[in-house]
Amino acid sequence: MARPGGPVTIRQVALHAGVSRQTVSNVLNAPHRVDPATRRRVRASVEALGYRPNRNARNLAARRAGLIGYHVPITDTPSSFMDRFLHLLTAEVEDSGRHVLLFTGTTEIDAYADLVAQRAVDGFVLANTVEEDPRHRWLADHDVPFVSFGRTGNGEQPGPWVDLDGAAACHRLVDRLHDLGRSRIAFVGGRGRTVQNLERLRGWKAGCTAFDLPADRLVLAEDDTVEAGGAAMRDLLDSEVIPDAVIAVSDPLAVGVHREVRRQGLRPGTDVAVTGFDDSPLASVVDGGLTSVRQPVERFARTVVDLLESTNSTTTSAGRGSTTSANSDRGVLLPGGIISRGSAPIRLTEQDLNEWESR
Amino acid sequence: MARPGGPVTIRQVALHAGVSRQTVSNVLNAPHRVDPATRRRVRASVEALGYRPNRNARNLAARRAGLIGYHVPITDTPSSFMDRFLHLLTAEVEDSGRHVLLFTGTTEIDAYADLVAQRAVDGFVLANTVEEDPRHRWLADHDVPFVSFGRTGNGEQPGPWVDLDGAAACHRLVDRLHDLGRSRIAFVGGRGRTVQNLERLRGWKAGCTAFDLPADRLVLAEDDTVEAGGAAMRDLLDSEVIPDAVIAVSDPLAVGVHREVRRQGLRPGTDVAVTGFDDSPLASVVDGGLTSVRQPVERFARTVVDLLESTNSTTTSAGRGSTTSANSDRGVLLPGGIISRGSAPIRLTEQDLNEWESR
DNA sequence: CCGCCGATTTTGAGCGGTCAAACGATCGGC
DNA sequence: GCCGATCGTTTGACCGCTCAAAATCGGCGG
Repeated sequence: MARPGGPVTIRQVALHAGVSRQTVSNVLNAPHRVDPATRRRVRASVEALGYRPNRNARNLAARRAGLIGYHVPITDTPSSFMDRFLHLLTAEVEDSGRHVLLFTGTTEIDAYADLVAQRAVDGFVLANTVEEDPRHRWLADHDVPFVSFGRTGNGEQPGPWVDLDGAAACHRLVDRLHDLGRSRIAFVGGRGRTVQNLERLRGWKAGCTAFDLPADRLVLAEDDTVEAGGAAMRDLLDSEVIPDAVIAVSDPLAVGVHREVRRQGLRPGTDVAVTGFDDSPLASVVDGGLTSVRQPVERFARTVVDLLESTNSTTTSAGRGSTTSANSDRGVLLPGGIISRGSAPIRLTEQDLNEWESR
Repeated sequence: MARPGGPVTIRQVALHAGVSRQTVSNVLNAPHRVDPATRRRVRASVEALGYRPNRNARNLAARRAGLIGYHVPITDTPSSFMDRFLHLLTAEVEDSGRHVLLFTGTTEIDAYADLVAQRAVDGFVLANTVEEDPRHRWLADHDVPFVSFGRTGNGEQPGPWVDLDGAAACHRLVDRLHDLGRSRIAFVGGRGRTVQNLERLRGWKAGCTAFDLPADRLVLAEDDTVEAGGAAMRDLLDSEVIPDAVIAVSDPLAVGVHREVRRQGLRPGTDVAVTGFDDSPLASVVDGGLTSVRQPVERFARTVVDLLESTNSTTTSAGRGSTTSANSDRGVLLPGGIISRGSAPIRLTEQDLNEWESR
């Protein structure tokens, strides 16, 4: 079954079409330089022989890798959200003619250094950013193209990034819950000092302040689990005036809150509204459904790849890497969309919907 | 910051160490051919210059790709289980000196053909196998190394594979539930005719037969969701004698069943035992926890890579591919482990534990 | 002292492409 | 009718490494 004589090379195509190897190469990479008639003839030969250029050879000569590195964390608590992002990223990268290369390694920067030294990748997509993230600086200093999915807390974050506007999302949640007549809106945040956590907290506070609501019902959960959410809710129920709404920064936490609400004989969505984040599979397991903030993941993936493409301005030997190259360190902030379900029967405004649709 | 003069090449190392380029190459790829003293000297130079061989060049010369292809499905219902497998696979592949390359594409075989033609990968890891799966045959016919995670329903499945012994797992569940005194053990299966579904169904039936229990309480769920699980349970509750145990083939289905049990005012784990599969994050959202069959994912990943390594017997131009090459199409069946929680307080036997530990 | 051998090391020839410069037509302009 | 510009195509060199064959070098038996 396998094609006899092994894979077809560019020389065979050249022979078949009666031209030189370089002409074939030109037809593939710079068609405008080739006479239309020859072009057609070569294309026919390519077709007839089923020629596909050898990636390694092409990349070696062109000093590319055709690959984008992505670090997958080996963790006990995988995030379905990040995995979805990876799926979509794979598709987007593929559309740009390259592929995603996966790697692990606990000392992530070493892994980066290694891949770069081996010329194994053209660039990286960074995920799971934390507040003090050394990766961005390192990559920028070494003139390695990259795009960050998520912001760091570093004042001047090097390199382009894409992120959810978590503050705006939380602000809006407060807004809509206020529309429903809720006035004691609590917040269950994450303990980790990630930008994400800080931003969402900020948005909640801002929202409360905007409506003259007290912003004192605040618990930071130990970790991102259903149990921790339950524990957080018990804390909140300890006070004399219990909240009539709870914004949790994740679906697991929200599910925990939800469960605790029921355990106390209260009705979620009626007595206490509960909202989560990410619209994960978990959101459909609670009775009545969980209201959650959905992130525009497809858009994230697309934007990341777009930004990566436009980072190709780095001339190899020219720039001394002194000023971290001039690739205008752009940042893109995208809005989240509220998915309203039983746990918090929010009525979305026209504007909410438009913003989400136009994302 | 970036090393001036670009990346170090093998010639520079050779020069530095006072040997020829080939000697450096040998130190790296066949150390035994090099005099220990020279070896040390070269190694020192490699270290001093921070040399890392260029992957593209190496692969081009050696006719390898250093990459293993893995197809990620773009689906609306991602499986956290498959994603976990991918994470672990990444780590294992990395240990073998290669990397995972991700790709998508709905016409999967075309994608395979393309990657192979471009010499972009050395082989593939197949996942999400279905009953009539054309991929295995195609790859075998084209002498492309691959390992399948999951069996197909094709009588003689080409190529090596790894899979969970789902039949044994279900049989054992029946066994343990019987130990608990359950005698009306229902089965909520999947409608899709995957080997997985068929095997699990078979195991349940066999278990029931072995204990002289009726194997007639059977529902096949529409799809793999919580809702479908609930619907399935309602079906089961329609009969005059309701089941006292339900084995569901997935956690989402089990959660649906669990929820329905409560809605009917019954106590899960007491009135009706409920079990799921995969020990997914969902298993911890139900009150009391969900008893579930955990798959040995790490082991799967390791085995897959091991099998892939041992497929390197294919000589390039020699074999005509006539007899699908002689790589003894091995299959590896691994046992699952029952994780006992509130929804079905199973007591595991010594043997159960041993089997799982030794996995 | 010489030829032969095995262990080491080096050289030559690619792997399959791309880049850059050289080449041969064609062509309008003077 | 000769010349430089233009277009299209070809040639030479090389990307950075590995493979195979050739070259070098002691050491050893005769």
